[in-house]
Amino acid sequence: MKLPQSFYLDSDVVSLSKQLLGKYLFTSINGLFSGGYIVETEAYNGTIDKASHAFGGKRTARTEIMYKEGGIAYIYLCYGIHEMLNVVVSPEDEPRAILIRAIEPTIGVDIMLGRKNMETLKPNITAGPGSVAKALGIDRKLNAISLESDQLWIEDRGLRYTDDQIAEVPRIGVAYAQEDALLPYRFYVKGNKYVSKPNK
DNA sequence: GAGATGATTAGCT
DNA sequence: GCTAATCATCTCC
Repeated sequence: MKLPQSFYLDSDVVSLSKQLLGKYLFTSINGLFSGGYIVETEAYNGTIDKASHAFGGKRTARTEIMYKEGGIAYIYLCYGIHEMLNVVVSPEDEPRAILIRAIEPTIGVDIMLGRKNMETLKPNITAGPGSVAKALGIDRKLNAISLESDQLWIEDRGLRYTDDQIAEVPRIGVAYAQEDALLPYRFYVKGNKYVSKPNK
């Protein structure tokens, strides 16, 4: 059951970030099928969020993706090394996105191990946005791809978390965003060992 | 066309 | 805890 595009058209990026926890993210790259469910997300709230690439209505060749209609992937290279997977949400011309920071792998674990040159399953295999993208075989060739495509998609398998299972804390790695760095836009499943920073 | 920099991670101390 | 790695993109000249 892939999520319909209508799911992504909501403007409430905070609400959507929480709803994505427990959803299943899959990739099928070069015939290799792998994925798991999402346990950590971060919201990027459009033009008023200093941590967002689209802050102040900035529009460039790269950020153009975020202004599109929700339901596609925004994949971005950071620090020259790490690729990150974002989910574009909101109607067209509202540049909001959700960063997928961590998943719990359920399918194709050995494929992910191979992609990360690891021998045994350790929690850090998909902890952190760079790790998630690498483990799933995601790279910038998939930028702007539909989340209902055959290579990358998100499913609802009925897993739900209640508010008291979800932690809301400040984001990571966005200190340059000044006061907006303190906004509680990071969400994760309490106690899940695949979350990228220690649980509280 | 050149220079600065980041939505991070891994590895060493 | 601290720091190096490493390059696409943005910003100015």
